[in-house]
Amino acid sequence: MTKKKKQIILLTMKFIKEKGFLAFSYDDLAKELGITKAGIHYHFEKKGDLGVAVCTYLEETLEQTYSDIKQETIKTTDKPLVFLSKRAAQVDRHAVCPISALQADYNDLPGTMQEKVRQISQREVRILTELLEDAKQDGGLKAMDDLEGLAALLITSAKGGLQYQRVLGDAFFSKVWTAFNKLLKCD
Amino acid sequence: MTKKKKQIILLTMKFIKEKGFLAFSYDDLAKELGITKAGIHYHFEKKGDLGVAVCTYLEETLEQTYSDIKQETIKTTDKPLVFLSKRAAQVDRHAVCPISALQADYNDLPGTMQEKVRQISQREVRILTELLEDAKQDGGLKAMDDLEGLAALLITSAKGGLQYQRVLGDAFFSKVWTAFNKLLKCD
DNA sequence: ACACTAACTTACTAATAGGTAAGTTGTCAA
DNA sequence: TTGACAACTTACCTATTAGTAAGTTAGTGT
Repeated sequence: MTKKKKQIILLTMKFIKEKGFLAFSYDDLAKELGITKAGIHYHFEKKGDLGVAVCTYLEETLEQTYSDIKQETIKTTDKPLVFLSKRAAQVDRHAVCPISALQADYNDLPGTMQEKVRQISQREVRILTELLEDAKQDGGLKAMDDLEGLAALLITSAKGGLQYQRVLGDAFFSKVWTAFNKLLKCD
Repeated sequence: MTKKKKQIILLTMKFIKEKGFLAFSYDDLAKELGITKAGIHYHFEKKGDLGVAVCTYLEETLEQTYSDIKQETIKTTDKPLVFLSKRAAQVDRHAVCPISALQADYNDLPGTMQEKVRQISQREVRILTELLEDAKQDGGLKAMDDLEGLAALLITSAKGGLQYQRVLGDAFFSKVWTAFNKLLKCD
């Protein structure tokens, strides 16, 4: 993977978070990188190829965040929320989670990308479920039994919350975050 | 409001839920209605005009659902979830909540639409908060105090859940829904 | 000095987007 | 019968989109 390719992927990530995959263009990339549109096509022949590369990058950062958090020396019961917080921190202001953005465009994505988006979506929920299971085993979450349901609740709310934040401001996401804390500390 | 105008608005709603506001075109509408693109422009000169009309329609259906639920003879403690259920029922399969779709395109929307989307988003949260307050006053939700936070949690999760449903299937949204029920019945 | 290659640029195509101006058609009232 | 208006159609414009083919340039190994 060349430096330029990585640079293009990172910039594409930025555009996906701000505008979505369908709404950004090769020309947007070209202008910001100071090269021509055809120069981008040289690195990623079709837009779908670039999209798949971005998905692969998203997979990698997800697994990276996961292995980081497993090694960290914090209380196991805190890890679920730290995971969500780390993930949310990767989203810039006035943007949304890139996975959410890809889900929004899902119906019009090339098949190869749909497959990847499905995998990542599923994997993220699975990871949070595992962290919740660890937390429970460690003595937390006494009242909770349906940890898959809890993981689904937290993930969907976090993603939805980031989307609302764009419209209603930072204060709104703070409310959601406070609710998360209260929800997980009812032991 | 002519019949044709309403017909266009309803079809636009369908496209927004399936593809988003930016991704559907006047040509899509024209083909489905059996008239030409210019025929749509006759009724809604700019795409933004059509967008505002759709937003107004969304406002009306939201208020309609609200006044319906206030009059219904069901337990006050059940009304928050019935509200969410009624709202979710208005979303077809493999589509998302139209408000979510407009939030996703928010940054590229004309200013007049942004204002409307902000208002509707805020109003929906407010309505759910009121229903939760009524439920608490009626004896439910004993453990809960931050009802604004709870409303934010439920709304964001419902919206996020519908988006995940598109990718991971109906079973996923069911998990979220089950979590809602457990969450509100801890009295 | 020479050939090869990576990383481009220039110049193009076909399709689609939103939007407009001018003309057409059917209906209804005076 | 005639005029007027609503609801269109035809024909166009400009901008933007993804994508391609062919040519250029800078560096690298021999």
